[in-house]
Amino acid sequence: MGLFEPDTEIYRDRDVLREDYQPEKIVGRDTELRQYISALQPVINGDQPSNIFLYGKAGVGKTACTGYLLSELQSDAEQYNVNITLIRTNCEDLSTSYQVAIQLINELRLPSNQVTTGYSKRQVYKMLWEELESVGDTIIIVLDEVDHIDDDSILYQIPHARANGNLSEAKVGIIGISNDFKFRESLSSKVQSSLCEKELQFPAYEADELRDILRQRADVAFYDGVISEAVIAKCAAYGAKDAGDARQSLDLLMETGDIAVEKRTSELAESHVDEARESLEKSRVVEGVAGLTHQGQIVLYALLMLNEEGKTPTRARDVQPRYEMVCNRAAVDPLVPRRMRDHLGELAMLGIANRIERNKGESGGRYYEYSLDTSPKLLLQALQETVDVVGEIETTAQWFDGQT
DNA sequence: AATCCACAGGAAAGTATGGACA
DNA sequence: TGTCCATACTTTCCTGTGGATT
Repeated sequence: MGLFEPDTEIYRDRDVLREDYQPEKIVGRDTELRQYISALQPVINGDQPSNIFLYGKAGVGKTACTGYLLSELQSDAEQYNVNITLIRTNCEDLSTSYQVAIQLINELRLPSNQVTTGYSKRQVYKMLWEELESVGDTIIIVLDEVDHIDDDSILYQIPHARANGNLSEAKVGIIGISNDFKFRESLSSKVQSSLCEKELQFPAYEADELRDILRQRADVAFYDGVISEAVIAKCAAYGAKDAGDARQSLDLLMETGDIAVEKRTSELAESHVDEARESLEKSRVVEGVAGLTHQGQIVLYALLMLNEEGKTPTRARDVQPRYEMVCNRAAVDPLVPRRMRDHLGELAMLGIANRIERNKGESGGRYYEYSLDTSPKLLLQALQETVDVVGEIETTAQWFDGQT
């Protein structure tokens, strides 16, 4: 036998399981689709589009439904001589209106004529209006994960551009998509009323809806007989468990498939699902740790040490000295407690750490207790894989080993 | 009911960094 | 080069909070 041999053929088309795959038919979102269609109705009439705000937890089909309906809309619009331009942007890495505006300009411009930061806000908006005007007609801007934008500015400016005389030809509608319903309340009331003209709420998927979705995709993705109902049910249960999240389920299904390929088996077993779960958990942690700042990693390491010593759950106050000690070893200036707490809070946000509120009233006050929510072994591994702290962590680790 | 603990977390200002432009 | 505009991260200062204690 040679070094190479072809993979066992289990995938007919693996890409069908990917997040960016656009299914031909949307499963389990009938009511939402109906509402969505009526919200988009003005577009086909050639009127000013309504601004639409979609919300619902991650992986409940907001993006998928949007993609599906907009491509339908675009092809239908041609029949009625309505000219539509679609711009889709994910705001995940865009934290300000300024960056969003630049992103939109670049979407409209040729690759040879892109803009970067450095211009004043005013200039950037001016460029944006010019680009939008030159496109003209109906323009629909999809802002996925709008809640990542920290200020209202662009969400106010675009809907009011006509009233403020910045646009005359272009009819612009915004579709905002958010995981976070609280985002809506955080908007100023004038933005709220314009951005949220039409609101659609996407509820979490039920377990049986998830099974239908997985089955639909699996039928295309895998050859017949490769995947059993039990495996589908298990993946669906994983997504349904806490969030009704189809993406989680699909990721798990794909990882399961990959593991089966690796093992050169011809069908997916339930044990593969368990392995896939571990593997996904690991990459979640590794990515989370890699995304931390240097200081965040040091805070995590301090918490990790305390955990190994059996001193967790612990409060920020008690993490501080340990954290300062690690900083000392690493020759890094320690942060002030207020800031250290922010980093602890961030670890909790990422699901790496866990925190519970305590309140002991007059003799103790209100505080959080932190503990690790992830396997320490995995965290240490992830910290060591992260290049920039490896040296420091090593020396501290050696020191730490010597202490116990 | 009033008090008070001890931190949570908001706000503003500061530091370091980097691109555009003249 | 220096100025202007922006961002990420931090420090400083502060008010808010929930429940045990009085």
